[in-house]
Amino acid sequence: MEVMKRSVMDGGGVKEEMMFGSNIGKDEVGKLVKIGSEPTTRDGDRLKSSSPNRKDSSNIKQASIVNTISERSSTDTFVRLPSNSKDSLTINQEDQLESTRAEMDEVREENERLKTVLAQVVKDYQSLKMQFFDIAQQEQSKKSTESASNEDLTDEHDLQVSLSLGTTSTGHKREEKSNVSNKINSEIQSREGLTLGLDCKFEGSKEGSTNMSPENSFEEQKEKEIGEPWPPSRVLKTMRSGEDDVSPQAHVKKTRVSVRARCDAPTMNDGCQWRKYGQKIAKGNPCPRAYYRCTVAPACPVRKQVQRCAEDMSILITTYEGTHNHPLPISATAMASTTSAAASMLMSGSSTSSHPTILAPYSTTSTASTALNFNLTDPSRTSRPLYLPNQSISSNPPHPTITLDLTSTTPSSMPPMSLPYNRFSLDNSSAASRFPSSSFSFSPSDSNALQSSWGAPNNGYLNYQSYGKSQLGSFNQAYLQKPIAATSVATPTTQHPLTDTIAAATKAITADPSFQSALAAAITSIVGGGGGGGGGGGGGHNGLKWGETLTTPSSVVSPCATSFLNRTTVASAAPPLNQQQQGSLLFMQPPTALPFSSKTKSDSASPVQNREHIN
DNA sequence: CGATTTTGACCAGCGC
DNA sequence: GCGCTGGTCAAAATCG
Repeated sequence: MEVMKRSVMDGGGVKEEMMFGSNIGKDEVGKLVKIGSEPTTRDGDRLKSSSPNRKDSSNIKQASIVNTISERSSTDTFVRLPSNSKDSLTINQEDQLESTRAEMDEVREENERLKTVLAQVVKDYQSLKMQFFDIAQQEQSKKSTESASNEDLTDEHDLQVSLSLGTTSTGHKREEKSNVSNKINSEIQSREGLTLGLDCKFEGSKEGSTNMSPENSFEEQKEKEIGEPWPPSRVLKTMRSGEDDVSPQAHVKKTRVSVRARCDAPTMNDGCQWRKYGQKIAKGNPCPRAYYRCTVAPACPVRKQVQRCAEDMSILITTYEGTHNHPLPISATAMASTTSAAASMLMSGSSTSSHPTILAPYSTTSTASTALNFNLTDPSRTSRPLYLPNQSISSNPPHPTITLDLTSTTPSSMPPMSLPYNRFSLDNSSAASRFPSSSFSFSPSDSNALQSSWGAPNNGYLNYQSYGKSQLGSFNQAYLQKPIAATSVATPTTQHPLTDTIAAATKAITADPSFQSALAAAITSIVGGGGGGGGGGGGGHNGLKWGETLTTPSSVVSPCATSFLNRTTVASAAPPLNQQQQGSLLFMQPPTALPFSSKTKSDSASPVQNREHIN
């Protein structure tokens, strides 16, 4: 108050008013100013002391009023009260007091309203949280009862995992498939809809969030926006059809999603049916790159490339491109949804930022957080990339590529069956790249966080979409379908290394029985689909029926493949997988040998006739 | 016979 | 313009 008085004395009111930022109207000021001059200061003092604990805006407002009054009283001299009229002064003071009190009441009421709104928000949040936990608990109990009656099935889960990692035994595959699949299907069908996807938040990208409608997948959206289908060259002319029929002038390439996984199998089985249409030796990688085309539907534009990582040949890099235009089997929705979500994440980010960086916001309510919330943010605020993907594939990529890394950082130090270090990370190593490659890194280091997050249906990072037989019209809706309030508790304001969040999510996945069932179904589909056998390396087919999962011929062993067989053997002898391991093996494929029999221009001098090796 | 893989050839994009 | 590289085609081979 001393300062205020001084400001009145020396005319510093203007400065103080600027500091406080008066927010009262000029009428108000004028009204107050006309009340009195010097007494105003005293009144201001009284006003302030009348509510000493108020630290909200009303205080500031009062201060502003007071200062404004002070300013006016120090500069405006036309208002003079009769110095000898004490009654008049008292009346004026009372008037001023009344008006100020009225204003305070107004502010107080506003404050109360805000408090009420806040309380309602908190209440809603708590309600949603409780609902979430209830659902989670129901699932847990339901699962426990089921598991009690299906211990054999649990054993089979382990067997499946072992099989998927490379054991050659296939004795119970079909049975397992039917058991687990039935179980999963019934469970899935009992739910309204299970989606598998990433709950992505694209900071600064309203498009990304608004375009996530089921009928309008992001990739489809992007495809329309971008204007170029997968086949960039001649196929563009010959294979164009339907949604791919777009203007050729657009040169922006489609998003690619690359999945790195420690996998002994030749390809990751994602539940889809693929047909190999080419193989090439790519520069910088001795292992050939195989090109697959989705054959579930004749005109499906989806392609995938499969290649071993040059640095670590146990890592399989599968790159997906395009959007399925047909229903997918449930077992295929996992990967499809994940890749779609990842692609959408990438594309949304690149649409708003030239070099999007994907961060995992630290959730202050991690136990209640039910999804991974990715944010594409300004790279200037981001930390370093968590992981740089294999440059042989995505260095300065011609396509915007996002990499889902499900491998371990220290494979050599880990047992063959150990939990892969799942990760996403962003590769912005090439600042000049038009389409920065992104990847994410998962780390299972945090064993407690988010354990419940994956427990509830519809809230987990990986949820299975319950596709009715006729509801499978578009798999595109599989992701981001449940951005319910409970999944949005992660606060994007406080950013945190993505590894923490995803690590917690990974833990949560593996700890959740319901997810394990879904996982078992996925693995079962993988294992079961692997029974196709048939078509050898030099041609022929694998004997798959329509809708069955494609597997590569088991009779083909390449030099690359043989290097994995030892690992496979070790893996098969490993103890049953724990939950984490199961969770990490979502995309594994049955143990079929690798068809790395590339015979391209570059290596045609030393062809590898794999069939001859086997036969 | 149909479905699939293999594989050499072809084409387009890109960098120098 | 040329060469390199990635991506695809399509004939041949193969298998159930």
